[in-house]
Amino acid sequence: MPELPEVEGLVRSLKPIVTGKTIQSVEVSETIMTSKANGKEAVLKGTDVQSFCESMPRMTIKQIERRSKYIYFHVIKDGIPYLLVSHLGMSGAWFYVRGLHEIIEEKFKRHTHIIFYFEEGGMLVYADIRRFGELRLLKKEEDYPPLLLMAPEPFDLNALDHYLEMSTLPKYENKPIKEFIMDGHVVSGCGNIYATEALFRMRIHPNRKVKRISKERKIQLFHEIVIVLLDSIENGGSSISDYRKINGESGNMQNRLQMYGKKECPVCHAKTVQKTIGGRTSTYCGSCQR
DNA sequence: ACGATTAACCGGTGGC
DNA sequence: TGCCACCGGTTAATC
Repeated sequence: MPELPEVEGLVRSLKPIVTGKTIQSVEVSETIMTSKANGKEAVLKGTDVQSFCESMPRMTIKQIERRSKYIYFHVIKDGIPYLLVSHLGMSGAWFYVRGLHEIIEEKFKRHTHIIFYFEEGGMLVYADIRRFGELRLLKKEEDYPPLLLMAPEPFDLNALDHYLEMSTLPKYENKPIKEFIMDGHVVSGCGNIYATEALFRMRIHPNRKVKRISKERKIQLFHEIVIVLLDSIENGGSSISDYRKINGESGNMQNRLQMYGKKECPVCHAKTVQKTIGGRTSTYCGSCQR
């Protein structure tokens, strides 16, 4: 599953390749067309296939940025700016290739859903096995309000204060800390993998209630989240199940994880505990984490 | 009015 | 081999 570091890596590698390129045409898979025809919001959100395909040609990509786990493609057509927003969901991936045969892994190739053909040659391909991802064309960010409610970027100066403020709200103070830090309105881009790692590094039990953690420890935990995210960015992200880089390669962070997906605690060697917290599978050490 | 729960979007994976 | 429950990031709708 792509989380913040994986999306960051993707944006960094896409940037030099597709910035300045102009979309010539769009191709949408039969699967998506059928779903959309049946009234579903599969991948292409807030639009029908036809108007999307008519809108995209002549769009020039001016800039690409990551915002939380979203990719923002800033595009322009006829002097008018638009924002193409992409979220990879559980299993989305972007590939830049000259032809589909360059996508090696069958399970991605089989689930190719959107292809942007560039005037300059080459194509930007969106593949998504489970189709939980989304693509949304906006005039501006404000046109899709949930984007405005996202927590600040974790590396922004105000991110810590925002998180501390949220932690004292009635809505959050009785929640398990893991659910709290994985909430995109609290911390941007911290999914299951990195929440699990940060909590383990802090030796905090994922089920501990937010209000039962001192301000000092909450601050330390936030720093630990930032550290593990940065460490992962440096190491090319975690390739667990369906994440791939745009050249199809895997990242390396999965080899540096201490708790996520582990059977045994690396510190005390006790068997790890697997339990659902806040609706998500959680792994932790029942004796080291309190 | 707010918070909590549920449904929606899906197919790979693993257990039996 | 075959079936089927399970899993999950995020929002929208409903309770």
